[in-house]
Order: sequence, then C-alpha cells, then structure tokens
Amino acid sequence: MSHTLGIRQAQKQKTRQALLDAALELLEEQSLSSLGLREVTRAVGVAPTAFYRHFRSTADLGVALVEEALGSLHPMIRTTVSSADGHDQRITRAVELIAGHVDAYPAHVRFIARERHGGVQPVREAIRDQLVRFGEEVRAELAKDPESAGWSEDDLLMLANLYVDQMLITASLFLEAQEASAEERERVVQVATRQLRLISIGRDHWLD
Amino acid sequence: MSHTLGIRQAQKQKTRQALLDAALELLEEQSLSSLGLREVTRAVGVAPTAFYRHFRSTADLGVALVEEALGSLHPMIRTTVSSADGHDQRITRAVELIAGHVDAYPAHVRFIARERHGGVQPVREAIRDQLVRFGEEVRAELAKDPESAGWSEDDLLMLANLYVDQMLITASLFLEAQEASAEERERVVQVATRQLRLISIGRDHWLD
DNA sequence: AATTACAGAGAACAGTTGTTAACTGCATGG
DNA sequence: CCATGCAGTTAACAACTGTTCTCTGTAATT
Repeated sequence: MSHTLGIRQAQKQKTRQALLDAALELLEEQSLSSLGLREVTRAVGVAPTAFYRHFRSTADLGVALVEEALGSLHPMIRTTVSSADGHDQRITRAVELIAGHVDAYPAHVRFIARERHGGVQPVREAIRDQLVRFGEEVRAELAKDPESAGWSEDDLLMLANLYVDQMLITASLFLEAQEASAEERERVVQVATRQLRLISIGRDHWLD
Repeated sequence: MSHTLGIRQAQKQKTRQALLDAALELLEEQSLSSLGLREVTRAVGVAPTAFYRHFRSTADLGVALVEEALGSLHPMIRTTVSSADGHDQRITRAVELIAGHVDAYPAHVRFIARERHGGVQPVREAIRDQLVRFGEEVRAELAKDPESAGWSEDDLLMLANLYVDQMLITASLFLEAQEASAEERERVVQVATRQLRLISIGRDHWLD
C-alpha cells in the first residue's frame, strides 16, 4: 500500500535524511544540547532556514534520531531472546548480535548511550519509552520459556530490565573497544558473556 | 600539616568553588559540551576572564567536577562491600546507601551519569578511570570474602564490575524517581534489591 | 617600607548563534 | 493549462560566544 512518493515529497525526505545523517555524524564528538541547527545545515549544504521545514528544533531532530536508532530494533530483540537453543548458545548469540550491531551502526549506539542521560529532556523521554518497550517485550518472551514457571510478573520484568541494561552496557563497551586491538575486543566478549552467564545462573536458582 | 592558607589563596579557592558550584547547577539542564564559560562566570558574578585563573576550559572544569563527585566515594564503597552481615542485609544496606547518596548529592550523580558517555573526551576518561578504580577496589574486597574461594582473578573482576555498573544504574533510577511519589521510589528500592539478590544467587552457584 | 606576584575587572575583537521576513522556482491538483 | 502550495534561498537582526590585551588593587615577599 506504500504509494510511490511524488517527486516533491521524495526530495523532501531526502534532505530530511541528509539532516539526520549529518547530525548523527556531528554528534560523535559532542552532545545534542550543544548541536546547533546552523552546524547541521552547513554540513548538508543547505540554508539554515531550510531546517525549519523538517524540525522544530534540534531537540525535535534528536527525537527523530531515537526512533531511527531504536525503532527498528524490536524484532531483533524478540527473536534473540526467544531462540530455542541452550543457555550458553543463546548467550553467545546475543553477545555476537550486539557486537555486530555496534559494528554496523556505531554512531546510533553512541547517540543512544550519550543521550539516554543527556541534557535534552524530550530525547531522554523518547529513549526511556523505547527501553520500557524493550523491557516489556523481553518479559513477554521470557514468560513463554518453561523455565519461567512459578515466576511472578514483577520478577520477570525485573529480570527483563536487568537483561536490557546489560545489553546497553555491553554495547557501550564494544563501542569503546572499537578502535582497540582484536585481543581487547575479545576480552570484552569474554566479560560480557560471563556476566550474562552469571545472571542466567541466578535466574536458574531464583526459586530455590 | 595542613598549613593555614593565606588570605590570597583562600579567596582564590573560594571563587574556584563558586565556579564549580555554579557549573554543577547549570549542568542539571544541559550537557557539559554546551556549557559556556561566560554562562558560569555570569552565575557567579565575576568577569568572564576570571575563569582562566582557575580552569583552562570548561572541559578542564568538568574533570575537576569528576574528582569532586567521585574522588571522596572510595572509602564508602569499600566499607559497604566488606561489611560482615548476611547477604540480604548487605544488599539492603547497599541500596539504602545509594538512595541516601542520591538524596544528598543529586547534582553530582546526575553529572556523572550524564557525562560518563558525554561529548567531552577528557571528562569521559576521568570518569572511566574512577570507575576502573572502583571495580578494582570492589574486587579486592570480594577477594577477602571466604565465599570467593576458587574464583579466578578475572571472574572476581567481572563480578565486581557487574556490581559497579548495577550501582550506577540504581543511582540513576533513584535520580529519576526523586520527584516522584513515595510509592514509586519504594518500587525502585524493591527492583534494585531483587536485581542485586539475583546477581548474588548467581555468584553463589558460579562454581557448581 | 618598597617591590613583586597575581586574582580579577574592563573593553574590545571577530565569529557564531536562533529566528524573522520576504522571496523564488517548481511540482502538484483542479 | 493555470493557480496554488510549499521546499528551499537570501538577507538581516540582536544576542551571544571564547579569547586577547591592558589595567588595577592588594596580599605576600624581601
């Protein structure tokens, strides 16, 4: 049902995306609260006033970036948590998936890590909303697991959020290790794997 | 041994502290990378050029704030981890300690959470160095625990860093819940406590 | 008592910022 | 085919930024 866009709207979306891309690149070396709209338009090669055709402010652009960075991630999360492998294999795959994602979209990951607690309220809230969604989705997948028999809803959500936070921490570590040696990156893999394993062990004996 | 400071140096330290305080307050609503030096001096009531007598740049001021926020925290961490109580009591005390600290120094906690992944490299590194120290100190305390018999050094550090990250997450949650209802804050206490308990259970069965 | 050191003030600089207004050209819908 | 809508431009604005240089008063040193 996606009607082919007219020339007009297509061009508009093109510059909009160019603004988002340029902003994301500029944000690798600063925070959103110091990103100027002129800075962004200059990088794209468009007049400053053109910015207002797409965003009310840089905060507004930030919210759009949150959607771009996290919006498409939900199915990936679901399938990873709900895979039918054994414990250790599931953990290994999750860590690999995070590493791959950081490699593929480093600027997006950096943006989320930076602005999650950043100085722009609407952006913080947008990220928080997405992470709440992740938590609830992970809980839903965990609930399907036979191992979750006897768990309360609250405890499942508690565990789910623990996993979500752990994934963010791991992603951030991969980001820092991106320019480092292969051994350093392997060390991150090892630590992240064992931390997830320890959490899984805690999960196994929660109801003892 | 602390010689009484002369009038001159005392006055200098006073304005220096005023600059730090003013900056910390301004940083509640923005990130360090957007903090202007004129903004800070204006808040204190001194000339913009006076700033240079104390700091090379706002980044430099940020590094000083890291020291102020985390430097005095090491003994507190040590004593908390190494208390001789039972598991659950230790966890309860740790969560209470975090809640109390967030209540006492909310601006410092916000600053660390915000700038840990923020847009100013020297500040990120200063925070990272402090957290690495925390991790090593926690490992050293854990190593004294008879329960750590049979653990490798690597695994102890892995666990220590898991605790450190978890404390930061909890502190951040308390910060968000600061203006919320008492029930909401109690919910944070419950979740944080159970997450720490799950990790402790994982620790107990790590060597199975 | 005379000299030095130095925290802070003051003025000026070139460059930047967000926002407004009025405009131009062209794709679109009637 | 013509009238409308609208993405993007140009120009201008007041306000702000970091940094330099020069100056002043006074605490500290000799």
